[in-house]
Amino acid sequence: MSSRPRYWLVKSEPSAFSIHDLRNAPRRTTSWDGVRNYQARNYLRAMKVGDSVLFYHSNADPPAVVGVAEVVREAYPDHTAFDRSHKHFDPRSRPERPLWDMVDIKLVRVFARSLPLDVLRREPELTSMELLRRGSRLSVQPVRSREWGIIVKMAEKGNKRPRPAASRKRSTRI
DNA sequence: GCCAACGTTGGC
DNA sequence: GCCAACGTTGGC
Repeated sequence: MSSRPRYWLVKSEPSAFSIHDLRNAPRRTTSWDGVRNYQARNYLRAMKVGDSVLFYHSNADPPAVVGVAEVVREAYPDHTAFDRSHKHFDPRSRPERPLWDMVDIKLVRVFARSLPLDVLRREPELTSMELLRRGSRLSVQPVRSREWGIIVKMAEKGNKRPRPAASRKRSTRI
């Protein structure tokens, strides 16, 4: 990557927080808290307002890229790390010296048809994508602009509605 | 539920 | 610094 990444992918287990939860959230916006991995945190810190984010459902059936969000607030301290009662509490992170950060993301769109992992794996142009790398577990990762373009194109293709019967009469079905 | 892959922890 | 033990992630 020659310039800084402008495209990202974040994972969420839909049972914890799905893209539909994001759609139903106030202002369709949420803080992306709970990241407790240094590499993922560093990627969060590299995000800029306006960057685009693929929303991925992990531990789902099927696991899939399900939509697009955008960064609306850049990294700031993840206060859930300060909260002893919180699941993601981390005593090493202090308000005066925060260890973990979060960003705010806002829903852009939910794909009418999501892109399952196995479909992405079948796309030769995506083989070097971080998400598809064997053993990849990063919950926040950069996406190359080329990969972004391919995925968005695939999503649009999937979203294409069948044409009205009249205009479809002559077309050959594949 | 299984388990491979990976990150973290801590003894030495 | 090494590395075994352990915990977590996440596809299957």
